[in-house]
Amino acid sequence: MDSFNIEQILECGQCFRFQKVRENTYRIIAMRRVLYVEQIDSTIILSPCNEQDFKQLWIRYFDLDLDYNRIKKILSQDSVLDKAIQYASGIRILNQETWECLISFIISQNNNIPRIKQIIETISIKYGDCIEQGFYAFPTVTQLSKASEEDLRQCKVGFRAKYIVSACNLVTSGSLLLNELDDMTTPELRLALMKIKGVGPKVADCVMLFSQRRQEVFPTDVWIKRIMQHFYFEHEASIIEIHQYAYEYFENRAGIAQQYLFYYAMRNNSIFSNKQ
DNA sequence: CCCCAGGTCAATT
DNA sequence: AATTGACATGGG
Repeated sequence: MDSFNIEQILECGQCFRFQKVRENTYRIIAMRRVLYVEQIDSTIILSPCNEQDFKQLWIRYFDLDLDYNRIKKILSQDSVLDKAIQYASGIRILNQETWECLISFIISQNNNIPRIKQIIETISIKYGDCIEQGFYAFPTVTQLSKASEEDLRQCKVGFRAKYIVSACNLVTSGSLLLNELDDMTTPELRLALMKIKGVGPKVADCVMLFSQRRQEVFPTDVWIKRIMQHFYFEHEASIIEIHQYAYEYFENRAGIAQQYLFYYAMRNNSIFSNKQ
């Protein structure tokens, strides 16, 4: 399949519960399943996977009903994106579970990726269901709500413990209805998510892009800031300026552009060594 | 030891 | 409204 590279999809920073188990094969824990994805060139094998799971879970999860070739063609009119897209043409935006995505990106703040992955594993093992020998689903709202702030600190989340408690409280109390998120406009949703303590613009945008199909948002972290400044501004630019630029030039596909740029920036970080 | 890591909060100006 | 330090933890 074109526009599908499992390494790029998983390593472009949108999800955390995956591991390379051998050459050409990744193991993903998602949707309460353990899934192995083997890819050799354009041949992709999902296992274990029956037809029902494929239709009900993985088409949506891997965003298979979206035509990335068309989007890439449009975005490639920008010369920087053209380069980034050629570099990582197999990226797709996953449609992850919102609750897991929310907690994961709360944990991600001021943290590094190996440690984020580690913490999420610990939380899953401690509070989630065992779905297969040695593998655990990410805990449900109810399950995670049983963890106290102190319990969470035991999982090494540090100062983010109170943020996770806040998320649990808002969802449990009904102030944030996860089932009704689909019906909200993007600005409404952003505000609703930011009512959670520890959720600012960046985390909210990640949750919206990676679990709510809001492809118009442009999560702007230090990497994106760096690459945008380097290629489009040549000077210190504020988050606001960067957002305005992205929304103007990448339009309703800004989030997809962000993923190409993020991957490109991470894999070519020497270009951007002049940290601001 | 000091610095930093997918940011955000809260205090201060 | 904009700026600044603190925040847990672990690795370089």
